[in-house]
Amino acid sequence: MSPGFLSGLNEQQLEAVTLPRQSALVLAGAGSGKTRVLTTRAAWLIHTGQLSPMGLMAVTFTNKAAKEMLTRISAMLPINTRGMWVGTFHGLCNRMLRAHFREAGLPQLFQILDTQDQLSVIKRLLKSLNADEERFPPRQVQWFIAGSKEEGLRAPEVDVHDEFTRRMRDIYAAYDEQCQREGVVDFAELLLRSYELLSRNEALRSHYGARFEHILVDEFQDTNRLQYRWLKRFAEPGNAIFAVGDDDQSIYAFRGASAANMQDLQRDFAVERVIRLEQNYRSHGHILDAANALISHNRKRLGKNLWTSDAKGEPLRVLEALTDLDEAAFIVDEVRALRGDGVALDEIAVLYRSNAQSRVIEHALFKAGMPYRVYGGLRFFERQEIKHALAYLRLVANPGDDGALVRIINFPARGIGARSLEQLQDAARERGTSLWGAALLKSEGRRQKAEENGGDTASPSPITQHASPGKGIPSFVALIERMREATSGLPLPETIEHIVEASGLRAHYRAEKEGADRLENLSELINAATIFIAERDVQPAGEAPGTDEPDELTAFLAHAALEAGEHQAQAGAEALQLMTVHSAKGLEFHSVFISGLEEGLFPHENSLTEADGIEEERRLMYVALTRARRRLYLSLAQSRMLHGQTRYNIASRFFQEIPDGLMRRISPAFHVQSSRFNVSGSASATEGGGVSTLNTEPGTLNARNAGQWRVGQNVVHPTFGTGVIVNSEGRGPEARVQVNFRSGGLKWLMLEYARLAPA
DNA sequence: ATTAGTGGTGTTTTT
DNA sequence: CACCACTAAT
Repeated sequence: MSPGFLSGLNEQQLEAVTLPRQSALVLAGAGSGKTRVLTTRAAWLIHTGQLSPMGLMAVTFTNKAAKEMLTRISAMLPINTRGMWVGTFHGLCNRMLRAHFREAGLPQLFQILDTQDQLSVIKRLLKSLNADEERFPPRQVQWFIAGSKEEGLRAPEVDVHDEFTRRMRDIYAAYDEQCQREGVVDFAELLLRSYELLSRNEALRSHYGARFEHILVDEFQDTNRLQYRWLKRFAEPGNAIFAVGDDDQSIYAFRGASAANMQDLQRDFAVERVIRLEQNYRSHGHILDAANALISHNRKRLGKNLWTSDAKGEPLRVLEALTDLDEAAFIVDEVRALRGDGVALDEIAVLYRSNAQSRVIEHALFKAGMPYRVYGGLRFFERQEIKHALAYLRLVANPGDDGALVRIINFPARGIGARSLEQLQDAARERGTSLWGAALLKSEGRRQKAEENGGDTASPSPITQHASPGKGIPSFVALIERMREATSGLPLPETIEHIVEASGLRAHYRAEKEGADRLENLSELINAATIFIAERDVQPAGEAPGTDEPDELTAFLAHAALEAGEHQAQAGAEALQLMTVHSAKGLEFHSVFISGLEEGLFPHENSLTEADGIEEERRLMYVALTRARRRLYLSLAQSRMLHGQTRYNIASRFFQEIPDGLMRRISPAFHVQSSRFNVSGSASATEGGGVSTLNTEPGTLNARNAGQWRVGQNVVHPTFGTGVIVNSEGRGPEARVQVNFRSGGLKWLMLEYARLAPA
């Protein structure tokens, strides 16, 4: 008797789900039921008694995916998911390091640095090393360190072929020392530390090797080398890795993901069966045809062709707007129409290549009063008021956390400036203590001196005396000590409440003109803590015996660093979904807008100089296309405000890689003329929205525009090829236009002689 | 010691 | 445009 959850699977899916215990690679195209196969596999293994929940590890990349998997497994099986290890690589490594902090050489309460925190640690370090920030840009140092760790390399193992790399390596070494001193751990360190722990400690390795008989990996194409080696540590003979991935959706090469892991897996784990899931259950035919056509332009592929038994559906809708403002207005209009047709708002997504693009769209949505939700961008736990509150918590939990101390020692302002901090840092270095240790000494010295002087408090000016509660390092030390005392034993939400109040953060933001949102976020933080505790109590971690459970506060701080994005304002309400293409991976919607399809933006200009950069951008576009079930919009703007100035872009090359027959050009229902768009030379720019600059539709639409030129227009030159007019000057026979050619760059051309034609 | 103002610079994508 | 680091003025 096969369990009910197997019904409805197709032949390949069923084969994958019911594979005997052996390692396998499943190449799962977009929308081919990948998550279903993964979760059903887990349920099947447990249901048939081949595996106890304790023996299962399932790794994903996003917390969203992990949560989804847990939900779906428990929907299929009435079992307690306690004991299963389901989570992100980072989450699972954190779990392991918490359980074995001593063996890993970490303090019990080690804190996790997010990207921002890491950058400020690096800046602090560079200053103390007297390193020139010009020659060693903090961001580059960060990149170097993260990159090295993701290769599994500690500083001494980094290859040094020149002076610069040698210095970078030394900075890396000093950075690791500093983190160790302060008891903090960055993202890559979680993985590397956990990997080293398993490599060094044979008892632990064999414990986990014996435990995890089945390891399921989602989005395997996104694993980096270190993650792959980490997985290999569990490769006890007889254990099986079940990896699901799609090389066409590999979009994280920039952070070290390596599709070569797919080949290595087959070799290292003696994979006998590579199962392909090629039937797509998500999208209508035209959408799939477009995606297939696009991705076929990539050379480096394992090869696979998605098909569907669904109808062809509608053609893709293409909209070219004059400006980014018009594009946004058009999207709002179209969304309104979709909603009128009964499509729920949260079934519609607007995707863009980079976060900065959301502002214009948000603005238009706000003006239209349409509810929306932005994923990514400034996440809840990355907001400054939240960071400040968390820093107080961190310092209370871990006095050695210099980063936290630096962040809050003078926020809200209590008269401790750069100079005092510098002295503190010198004192700390001299005595080999943390900044907190130095502050403690200093304030005690001060206290003693005050007593010796017979309590002469050097009458401070009456104004400053009542303006702020306390000044200087001693009062800061006293403040933190009071907090530590007052909050010990308190439940987490009350601890946060106390800290927000006692630190003066609340008073500070109440006094600030624009502080209302921040106050609200601080309340939301307390809320988030309440929810976090409640969820944790429902599903405790259930560790192996003899391990320590982290306390509430530490767990919450880890949660804040690892799941920065999960807590958004206005979650839950039906709202239009705004996100980058990257964060859309794994999701699907009834209707999808892909905006900003312009050369330089999507594909991003930076990708052009990277090895295989264009192929990654194309995969990204492939991911974007395959998010849509029924309707797909592709939009672009002829001009766009970027970095404070207007840029004129030509249509993305991806338009040329999708067959014309699949796309239909549409015009906005009404015409928006943005004030920012300045027509030079001619007044004809108001003509319809239909001036073609898309190369997919050869010049026919332009007959009525012949002989008239305007900035932003796409043109063709017999020798220079296609380009866009970016500037003009003079009139009559003198008139010249400046054209930005796709290949060849900027050129001034005399209109009278240049054989320029509209594109 | 702090702040306000200026000028220079950089900017993809994320756990 | 937005963020930073630095300078000049309080």
